Amino acid sequence: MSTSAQPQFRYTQTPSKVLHLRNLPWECIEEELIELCKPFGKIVNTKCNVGANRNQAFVEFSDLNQAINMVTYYASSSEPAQIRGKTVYIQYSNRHEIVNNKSPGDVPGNVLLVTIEGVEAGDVSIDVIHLAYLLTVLQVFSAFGFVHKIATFEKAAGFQALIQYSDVQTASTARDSLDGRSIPRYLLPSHVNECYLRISYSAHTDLNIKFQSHRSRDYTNPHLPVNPTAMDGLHQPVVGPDGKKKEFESNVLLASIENMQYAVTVDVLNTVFSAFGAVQKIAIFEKNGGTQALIQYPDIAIAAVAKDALEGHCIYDGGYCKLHLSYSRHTDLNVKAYSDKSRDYTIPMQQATGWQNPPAASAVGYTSGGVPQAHAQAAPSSSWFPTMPAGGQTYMSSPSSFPGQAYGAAPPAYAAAAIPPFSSPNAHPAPGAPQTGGSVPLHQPNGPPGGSPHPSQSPYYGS
DNA sequence: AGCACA
Repeated sequence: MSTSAQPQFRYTQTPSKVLHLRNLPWECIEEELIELCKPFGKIVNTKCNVGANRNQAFVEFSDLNQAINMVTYYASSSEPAQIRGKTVYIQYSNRHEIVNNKSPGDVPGNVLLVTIEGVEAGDVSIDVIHLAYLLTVLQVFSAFGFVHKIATFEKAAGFQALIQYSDVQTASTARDSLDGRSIPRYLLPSHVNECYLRISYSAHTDLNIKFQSHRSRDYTNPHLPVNPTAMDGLHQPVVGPDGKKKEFESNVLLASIENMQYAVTVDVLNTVFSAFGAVQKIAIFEKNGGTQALIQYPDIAIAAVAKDALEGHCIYDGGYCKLHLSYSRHTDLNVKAYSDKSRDYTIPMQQATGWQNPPAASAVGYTSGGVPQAHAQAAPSSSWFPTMPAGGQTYMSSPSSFPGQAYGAAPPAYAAAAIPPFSSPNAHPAPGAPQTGGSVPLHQPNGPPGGSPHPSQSPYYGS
């Protein structure tokens, strides 16, 4: 048989122990393929997420008759083959074995290679703030476990990032959940259109991050020097289009909280401000009869995004706890690691008391405060996975549960998490999913977001 | 909805 002969009509094709399946849901995983096919015989190999839409797959049976059984069964069955409710079309492959089952990018590792399609290298106007947004987008990856390092770069394939986790398990959970999803428009600069995440495994195991910069981060080493040149544009006074110098910028924000009808705790602030990037430290204090807080980020870019996005917004619906933000003159806060008025998240928590600081805190929505929802809202990674435990466990217990549908299962306190998650091209909004729009508080007053520390747990002060 | 990989 010549392999170059490409039969036009597949139904005339000669049987093969390899079957070609199409019209699969893109999320389809190997287990689901096996589930569907194993009643007909022994599966010796599979290849899923094939093709431009990643909706095709190959399954290889141990012998030809098993493949024939499956094809003939579904050819005459009144019940079509289905995965996740989608009818799966089955035919003989024009090859007789699956070769090279795994491409290098499919070999699991602890470092993910993320390509953001639609953000091209030709788009070199990828300026500092743009990159800051993309780093914000990448914060979602911390919802799956502690992200150790991020390096971003531009290649022909587009804007890419390497994201390092401690272990393969965490990385693969993140990959399985986010691969193929699109980044919501409101997270992106207006000139960027559709942006899909393509995620494969990198062969790297440990990234060598030399500086904290607008394009790289080492979260395991908060004291790593900031790249002087890369951050230049951020540290120096910025001249606006009108020629006027902008205000002094800092990685530490000063928040004044107005109309404080509800307690604003460290946890609440962490929940709200973590939507834009890893919060390093928080301190709450009283000044002139009002409550103020200092929130420290690793860099100015994230602080700038958070400041713009949150200024004038209310933590709680109804105009309560309105935030007014400015840059602090501090650059590194000296705070107690754990008190009711302060927190230092750069100190490893797991060594402490079991008190958890899940990156996935909880409901973060936005009070529009009379202003239409800005496009510049950040990625509240937290709110997308309301039921996910911290600590990197696999949360996808059911194959049909993915972030886009998580809202339906969310407890009422989280119902305000109305910021759409990364959307799947195939995902329909969850039934009963709350609608975005209107006034959505940043935080629910009686919600447990962030979880106050368990009373029985002793506070962490370091030692 | 129509054949991968390197």
